[in-house]
Amino acid sequence: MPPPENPLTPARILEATEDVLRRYGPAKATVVDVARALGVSHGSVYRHFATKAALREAVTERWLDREHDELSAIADGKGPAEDRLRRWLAALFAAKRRKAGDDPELFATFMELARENSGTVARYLTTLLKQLATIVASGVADGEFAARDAAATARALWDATARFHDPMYASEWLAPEIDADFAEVCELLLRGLRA
Amino acid sequence: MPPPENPLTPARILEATEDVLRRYGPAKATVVDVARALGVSHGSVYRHFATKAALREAVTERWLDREHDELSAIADGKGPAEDRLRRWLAALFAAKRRKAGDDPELFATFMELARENSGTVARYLTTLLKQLATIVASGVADGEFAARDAAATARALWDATARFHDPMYASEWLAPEIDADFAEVCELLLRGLRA
DNA sequence: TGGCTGACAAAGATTGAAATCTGTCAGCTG
DNA sequence: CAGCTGACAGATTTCAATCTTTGTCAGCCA
Repeated sequence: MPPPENPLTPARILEATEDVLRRYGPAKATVVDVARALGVSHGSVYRHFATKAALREAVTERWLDREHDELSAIADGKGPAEDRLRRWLAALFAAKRRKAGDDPELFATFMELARENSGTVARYLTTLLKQLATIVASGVADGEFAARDAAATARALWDATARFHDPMYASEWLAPEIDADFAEVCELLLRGLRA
Repeated sequence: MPPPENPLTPARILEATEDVLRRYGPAKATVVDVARALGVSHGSVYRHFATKAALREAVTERWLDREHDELSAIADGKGPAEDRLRRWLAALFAAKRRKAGDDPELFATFMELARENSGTVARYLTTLLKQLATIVASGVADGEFAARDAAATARALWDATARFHDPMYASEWLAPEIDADFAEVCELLLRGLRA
């Protein structure tokens, strides 16, 4: 028997769960698989996560947290709001597209988890909307943008760019005209935003 | 035997197919059901439609054609382009929402057919984009709008309002804040469009 | 004693044999 | 002879029997 890999922690379980999800996909990954990967019985996994759903939700949360860190740097950065907004939207689109393109199976796995855990996704959405609202508000403060309500405007920007960040549309992100379409939408929105 | 209901025509078959789809849903509706509804053998149906897929595609086309007629009146109407654009987008959203709300099952059936017949849907999309481009172009001609390329701008307007017309989002159309969200996106886009 | 095991019941997924459906066509019928 | 029928082969779907998975818990062991 291999030396017991130290105490069983939630972190180690999450790591193993991600591995198992990568290997088998969301449909075939079982709690027994996770336990086997860790060299313990599946009963032990239930000591740390009450249900399989809770385990998958925790994985989803980790995944989304990693994603939003990339963007907060831009939102909180310096320079003209228009620049930051442009870069933020482009970075969001680029990150999603990269993930969808690099490993489509893993991305499909993630989409499946996201569908299951709409609550967690909603919380993540709130975080991103706050970042957008921060940029808009700073633009308004500088006199660059005209917007009554930064939060409502952030929401409008989010909705209007759905085709370029909603995973539902991932299959369209390979089309050659997608970059032109994205540029056109951005331009229209930024024109609408300027004071 | 009931009197043979006149000659068997494509139109009568389509009518019967819609009935059967309404009754049984897209998963259970069979060619034999359609034939039974018409009082003929299923072989006769194949005399008019080469395959079941072709039959369903013809139904899809009819469905979409009815939908786009409602809108072309607005696009080709008179008055300021901004007004027409606003009304066109609102009418599109209202029509979709009404259909999705009135008979969710029938709407789901339609969505299923639309998924199967992406080619037909793409042709319908082209028609709608042309209507949008017409409005934009007339606005540019009148000096109301500033847009380099009416077709590209039409596409941008379409993409930016996806959340309010893409059936994928139908479940969100019941939320109370959806009208405010729609108004906000419209406003932003129209501001961006004005000369 | 605290953490882990593994047998277990209930829920859910898989499988393959039987039933149904699609698409064809030789021939019937008015 | 034009239009329809119905038997048929192959493809697809259904359904019930079987197997797997989830979640619990009494008891083991370090």
